[in-house]
Amino acid sequence: MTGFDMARILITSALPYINGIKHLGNLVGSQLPADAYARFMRQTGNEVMFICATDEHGTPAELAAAKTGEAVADYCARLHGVQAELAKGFRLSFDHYGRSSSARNHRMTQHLAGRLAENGLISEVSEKQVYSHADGRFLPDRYIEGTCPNCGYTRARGDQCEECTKQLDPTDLIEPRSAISGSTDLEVRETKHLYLRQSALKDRIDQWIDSQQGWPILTTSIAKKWLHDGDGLQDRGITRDLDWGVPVRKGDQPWPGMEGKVFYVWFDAPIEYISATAEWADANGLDDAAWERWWRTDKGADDVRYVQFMGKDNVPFHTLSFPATIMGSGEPWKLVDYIKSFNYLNYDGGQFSTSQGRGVFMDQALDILPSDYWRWWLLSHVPENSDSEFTWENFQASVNKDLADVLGNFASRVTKFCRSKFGEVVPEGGAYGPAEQAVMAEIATRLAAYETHMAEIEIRKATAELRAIWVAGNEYLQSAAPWAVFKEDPERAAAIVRFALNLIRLYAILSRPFIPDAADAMALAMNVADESWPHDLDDALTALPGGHGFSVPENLFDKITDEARDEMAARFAGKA
RNA sequence: GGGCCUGUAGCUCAAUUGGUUAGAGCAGAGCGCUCAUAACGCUUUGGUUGGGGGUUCGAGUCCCUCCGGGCCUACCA
Repeated sequence: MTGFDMARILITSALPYINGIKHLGNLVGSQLPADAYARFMRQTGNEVMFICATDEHGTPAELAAAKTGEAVADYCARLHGVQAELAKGFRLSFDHYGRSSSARNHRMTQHLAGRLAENGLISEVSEKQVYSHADGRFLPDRYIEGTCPNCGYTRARGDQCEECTKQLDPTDLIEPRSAISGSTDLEVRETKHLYLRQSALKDRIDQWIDSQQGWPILTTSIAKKWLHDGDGLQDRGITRDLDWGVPVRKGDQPWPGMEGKVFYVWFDAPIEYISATAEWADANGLDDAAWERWWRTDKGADDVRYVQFMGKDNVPFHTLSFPATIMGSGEPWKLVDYIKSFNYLNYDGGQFSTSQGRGVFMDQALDILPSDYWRWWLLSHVPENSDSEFTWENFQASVNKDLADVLGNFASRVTKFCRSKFGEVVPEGGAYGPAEQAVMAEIATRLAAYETHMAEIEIRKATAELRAIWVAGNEYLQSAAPWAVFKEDPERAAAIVRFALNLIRLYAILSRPFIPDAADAMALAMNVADESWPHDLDDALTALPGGHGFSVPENLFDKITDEARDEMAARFAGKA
């Protein structure tokens, strides 16, 4: 994959959950690298469909809505709006940002469940669940609290005691109570649920995973673990006794015995990838064929390359459950071709914490600094191989050095020198010589590496290569020294400056996947509309001809001072 | 308890899958330049690759063991 094959690429990012604003760890774990990849693929001439959506169902959404006093549907609509705005703020270039609560997803989820049932892949299981009379609802295990029978901890949860880490069953708890209302008026009730018979598809999924080439070890090792651990891949419940969700139906027919139940959030969320693409078609006044050519291999999707991005916590659903749903439907849906998974980003020696207000959240980040600053640091430190860590010192150093000094100052020194000697017009005269050829040779090598890394989704390596391409400009300028040459040979100085101005234009194009706003600023300053990918550097670096007008841009990036850094570190340290 | 990932320069990371003398960036030191956001360039200090043992002509890379960090998970390999 060089990126020049004019492929069709379907890209999905794991769906952010609806209950609140996501922190930088969530952002860098899927949406941001997916965006850089999508932007690169578009720029290099591929047809891209980049899909994301909010994941809106489940108990946490209901509880969050109850807390604000809103109806859950209203709450989700509002938070979807908030998250969509933040996505825009970070310049996430989704073709569509959908909602798992959409009518499209209701129908698609019910349809696929119906198909699975027809193929004998759904079983009905009776199980006992705790019902709270005061809350008027069944309680998920983790929303039941009580005293741990092992260690006596009085705030143990029904799924696990956080004190002694012992796994628990809700019925093990002594004096159980609802974590929502505190009520002890609980009752164990028999309730019937649907299970997806993943075990029946185990061998097929296993072979499918085995047949994949070059997936991150994080992806395959998690998948293999779940496939082969203990008794192998287990069946999983796909329904819940809740009000908020996709009502259980068998296609467009009622499902006897399942009245009043909804599908479980992990079942309908990945299906939203498909539904959101349909939502995209609807929103653009297109027919079903427009989205089906991305998803149905019998309707044009056979040449699509489908790439998913997600944090490691999402890997089991994407390697096992969702493929089981797709395969089990017996319909020709597009299966994922490559699963890029990420480790976690920690915050200054610990984890990001919503409850403790520890770490930086997306809205706060944009209040402090422009999105490019965050994008650059996060993408150049994306946790590809192991968990990585955000520190303010590191953030400050990267932003100041890479963005302000290496790139920003390059644009500044070139444009200001030209303005003072030749005016705000690309100077004419002189010719490129060996010095320019040498830089072009170096950039050509690095550009090829950059393209390879992007095609292979090695984001960190790509950022390092891009930075080296910026550095090459400063090296060139230093050795060509137009400020000295100008005194003896203005013609030669003109050629040097013309070449350097063309480098700024080149940087605008190459930097766009990572820092789109700065790319805009550079392109605007260089007064160019054509941003076609530089397949030929000789052409790309003569694109700005002598006589072409430009303007000196404002400083592309301001530096982060030590004082500002310390202030931010204190502000986001969280409650003691 | 089990499984997986991870430990490389003060810091953040590489190392073409077992092949010369382990490389970059930042930080540090020295020099140069003066167009530029006190920016840029060049040179340079710095590593017993967590410890120990083993396989091999050859180990950062494979095996065993111990120590540390992380993730997943439950009595099952």
